[in-house]
Amino acid sequence: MRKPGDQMVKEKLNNTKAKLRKGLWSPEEDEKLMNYMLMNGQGCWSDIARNAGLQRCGKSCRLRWINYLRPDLKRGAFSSQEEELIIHLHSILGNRWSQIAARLPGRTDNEIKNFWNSTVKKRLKNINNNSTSSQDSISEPRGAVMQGLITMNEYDMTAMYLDSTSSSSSSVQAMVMNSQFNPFPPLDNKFSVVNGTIAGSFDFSTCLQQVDMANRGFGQDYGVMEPYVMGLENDLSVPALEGTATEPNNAVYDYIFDTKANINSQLNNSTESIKVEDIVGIENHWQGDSFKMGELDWEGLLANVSSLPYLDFQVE
DNA sequence: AAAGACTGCAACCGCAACCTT
DNA sequence: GAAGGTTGCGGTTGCAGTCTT
Repeated sequence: MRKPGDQMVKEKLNNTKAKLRKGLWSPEEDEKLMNYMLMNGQGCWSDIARNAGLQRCGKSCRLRWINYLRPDLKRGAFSSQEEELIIHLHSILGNRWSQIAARLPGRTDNEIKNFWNSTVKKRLKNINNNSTSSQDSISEPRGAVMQGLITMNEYDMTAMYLDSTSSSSSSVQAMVMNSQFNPFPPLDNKFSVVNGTIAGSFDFSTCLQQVDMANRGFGQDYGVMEPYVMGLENDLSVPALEGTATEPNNAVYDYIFDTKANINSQLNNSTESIKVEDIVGIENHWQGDSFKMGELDWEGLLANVSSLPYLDFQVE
C-alpha cells in the first residue's frame, strides 16, 4: 500500500482527504454520478469520482453505483423464491455474498448480506425456538435435530442449520464416516466418499439442509423426511421412524450424534480436502420439472448453480 | 405524546488480490 | 521483485425510521 515518503505528500494527501465527503449520498451527488456513468460508462473509480465533480473517494462511488444507482437493480422485498434460493445457496457457499448475489439477478451482495443478517437469521432462529420449546424434554441442540428428523415443517431444517452454526460445539462439523452412511439419500447417485472415508469436513447441518431442500424442491412439502429415515433403515440397521411424524426415535438421533463425534475426531486428523459437488451433487439436486417463478428463469438459475466452482472444505 | 428500544439498511473500514510501473 | 494503485469482498457500524412502553 502507499506509504508517502515525505511530509509534503502527506499534507497533500490529508488536504485531499479532508475535502472528501462521507456518509449518506445526497440526491445531487446521485444525479452527478448517474449522469456521468450513463455518459461515460465504467472506468477507473478514482477518475470517475474526480471527473464527475464529486467530493467522494472512488471506493465510495463504486459502492454507491453497485448497490444503489445501477439501472439493472431490482427494488423491493425479496420474494419467497429468492429467499429459498438464498438459503440454499448459503448452505453451499456460506458467507460468499458476492457469489450468492451473482446468482440472483438484480440483487447486490450487500443487500443479500443485510437480508440474511436481519430477516432470515432472525426468522429461522424464531422458528427454531418455537420448535424446540414444544419439545421441552429434549435439550438443545438435540431438540432441534429431533424436530428436524421427525417433521418437515417449513423451516425445521434451516432452523437446525442455524442452531448448529451458532453453536460452538458443532460449528464446522463432519457427517460421513463411510460410504454406508449416506446423508443425501435423494442424491445418492452423486454422493460418494473417497476411498470409503470422507477426506475433509463440511457442516453437519448443511447436509441436513440439503436433504430438506432436495426433498421439498420449491414449494413442495413431503411432510415427513422419509428418504433420510429410509437411508438409515436400509444401511445402518437402525430402526426407522415408525408411525406418525410426531414420535421421537431416540435411537436415530443418538446414532447421528455419535456418528458426528466419531467423524469429527477422524477429520481432525485428516489433511485432504473434498469437493462440495462430490458431496451434494448439485446438478441433480432439484427434483421435478421446470420451475416457473415470477419473471426469473429459475430453471436457468438452478442450472447455473451446478456451475459453482469447487469448494474445498478445510479441516479445522 | 414522549422516550427508550429495536430494526433495517446504507455506507464505511480493513484486508487481500490483482494490476501497473 | 518491490512499491504504488485499484478493485472487490466480507464484517461492522451508525443512523433514520418504526415500534413499544
